[in-house]
Amino acid sequence: MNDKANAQPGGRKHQRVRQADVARAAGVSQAAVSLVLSGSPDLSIGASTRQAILDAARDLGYVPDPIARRLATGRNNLLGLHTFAPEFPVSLSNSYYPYLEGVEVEAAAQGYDLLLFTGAPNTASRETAVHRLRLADGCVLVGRHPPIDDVRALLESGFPLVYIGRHDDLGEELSYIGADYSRATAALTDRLHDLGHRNFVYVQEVDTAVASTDREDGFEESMRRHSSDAVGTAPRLAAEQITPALVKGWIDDGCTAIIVEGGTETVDSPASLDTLTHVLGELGLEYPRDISLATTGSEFTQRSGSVVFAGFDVPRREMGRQAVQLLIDLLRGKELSVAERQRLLECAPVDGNTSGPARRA
Amino acid sequence: MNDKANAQPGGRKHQRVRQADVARAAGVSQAAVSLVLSGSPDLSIGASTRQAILDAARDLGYVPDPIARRLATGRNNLLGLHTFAPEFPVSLSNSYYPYLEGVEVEAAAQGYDLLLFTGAPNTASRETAVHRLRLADGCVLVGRHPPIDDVRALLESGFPLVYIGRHDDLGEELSYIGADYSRATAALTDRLHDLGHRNFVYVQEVDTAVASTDREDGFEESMRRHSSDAVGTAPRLAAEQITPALVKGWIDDGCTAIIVEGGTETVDSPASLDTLTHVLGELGLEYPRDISLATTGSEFTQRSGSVVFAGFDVPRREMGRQAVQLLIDLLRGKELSVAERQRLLECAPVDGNTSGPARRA
DNA sequence: AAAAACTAGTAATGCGCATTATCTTTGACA
DNA sequence: TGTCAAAGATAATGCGCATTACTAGTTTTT
Repeated sequence: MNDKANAQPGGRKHQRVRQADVARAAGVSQAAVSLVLSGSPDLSIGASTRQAILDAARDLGYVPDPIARRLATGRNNLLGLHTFAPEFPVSLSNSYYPYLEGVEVEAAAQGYDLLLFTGAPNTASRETAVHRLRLADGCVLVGRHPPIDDVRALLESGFPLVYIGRHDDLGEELSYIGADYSRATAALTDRLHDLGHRNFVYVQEVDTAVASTDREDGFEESMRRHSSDAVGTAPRLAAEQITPALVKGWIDDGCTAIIVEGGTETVDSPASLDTLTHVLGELGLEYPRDISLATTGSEFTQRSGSVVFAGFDVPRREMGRQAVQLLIDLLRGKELSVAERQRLLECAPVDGNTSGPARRA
Repeated sequence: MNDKANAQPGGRKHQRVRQADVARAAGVSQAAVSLVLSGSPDLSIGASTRQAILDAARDLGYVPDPIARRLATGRNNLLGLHTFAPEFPVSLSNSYYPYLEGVEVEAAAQGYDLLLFTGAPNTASRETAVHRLRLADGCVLVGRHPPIDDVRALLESGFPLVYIGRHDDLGEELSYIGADYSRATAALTDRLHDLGHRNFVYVQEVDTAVASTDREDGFEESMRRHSSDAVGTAPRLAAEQITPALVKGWIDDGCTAIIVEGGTETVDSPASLDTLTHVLGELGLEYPRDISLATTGSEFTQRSGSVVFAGFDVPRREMGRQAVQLLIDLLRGKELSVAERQRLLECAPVDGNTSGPARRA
């Protein structure tokens, strides 16, 4: 009864209804069908013919093939989003989430649909995974450690790409929307200096990335400006390395303000900050009374009570939005200067309630 | 200097490198390039030629076009996921999330990549949005209120589709993985009956959907079986309609157990249950002492303390997994009976600590 | 030495659609 | 009555790739 042979990719002959089928049913040419079903409505197809085509299409259950359409036109009004992660960042506590929100909102506002690419760089499909992005007209990328060669290949192939996060390693070709971590961290350090702090410890993630070294640069830069009356160190520490003994040592050495790298893209929970507050508790120290705390980013995990860490706000949503806007500009072939294609957004300072005047030595 | 005219879809002549370009550079035919770059490695292309092609491809920065590939082969190893929602359900509190997890895990395990389709049924792109799913080889759908005509059109066009959630309105053609809400709700009601409850109120969502009426059916069925000694009503109430006066009325009428519809797909927060517990507090009633509470689903919002609502567990992750497995079977043209293509999974009972023996009248 | 069997590669075709150039009618106007 | 233009529709082509059928050269077989 049923010709199951046709269900197979090999054996199928014309499983799905094509424009040609509609054309035959309506007694017209395939071109006419194409014009009526997807061309601008004012084209030269008579009313009766048009109706016949529409009827036939409805009766046969014609559904356009987006692949063929895309191949023919070169566009499909689809924007890609890829994170280079095996699974999609669907958790609220994941710091990617606000980017996604911004991208989603702006894409919708601009009339583009979104394609979220999952797919780990697993051994099997790694090489093809990145090329797959070309299913969309252009793509927004997020991720601390992208496979740079693949990204370069895509870029050189002329595929419109916008990175969320600064990425100068591919030169001026790669467009991005970043956050000015360096400036924000310097400003944060300056504010602590204004509060009287003269001895700092900046705790960094072990995992170095642009977002991480930018922050370090900002800290160092501030330290240099205040080199006449302030000192600071910037150790890279894993959460478990932050022991009471270590912290005690800092304080004994005169440290009055600790800054913790935070809000980094792949760190789901800022464990370092959690550990540090825990250690301070063990040492019987309260902040901001005994010591000032700050973090180079916004917090995602819910804090008990009303603790708001001093630091700055990474405008993630806005970065997502602007990334989409930039991508669309690229898609439309708009001429953009390098400054327009590589932007750093400012991070608003957050005073919080974890830092205060330096304890007198 | 730069030929910017070529950047435009109209003016561009050969922006990106094609197999034909590689072929010319290597002095071979396009077919040879195709065979080497994507054909099985044991095909009849000599080693030197093969190397020349590989070199040329690398030098020119060739990147395969997934669209053309897909058009030619009919497959691209991509599975779609669509929720009919304007934005993607990326929040943990959203009850779609576990489905996504299951789908993601299983797709990865089977070597398929995932394409998450965003795109609201907004007036502009609504009609084309659904067809866009055909970018993938097949698609998993989730959603309480799908645009049934579009889904039918897709289905009739032969596109492999698996719905998460029961959907009999399209007959036997639409495959699905559902949860046996009816049976689970009946069992839950039976358990309460076993505890001595004889007078029930089942609070339902105002928004009717299959997942909702299935639960109601289960409740009614249990009531019918116990019609000799038990009674119950099943009002559909919005959260704000649940007032102290109303609840007081139920209790005065002898109600000892309240079941609240929960875990429905689009309800981000089970507001009805929250409202109800709040109202009970206002009335000075404690559960399970004064009254038993249960819900027809699992909870997502974090509860204060260790309250675990009586009810049952919807195996969402497992549903996601099985949906993917089923979809892949369909893709491969496997012959499946209706029973295999339309499955209801059992929901494990959850005793919780919000229900107990009925208060004596 | 002729036929059979490989080997290495190419030409041709089609996937489903959009688009352009082209052809055929018909109507308007002088 | 003849000419030109507009309207209505079609044939042809290409998007980039995979795939099949086929050609030509080289061994192997008997």
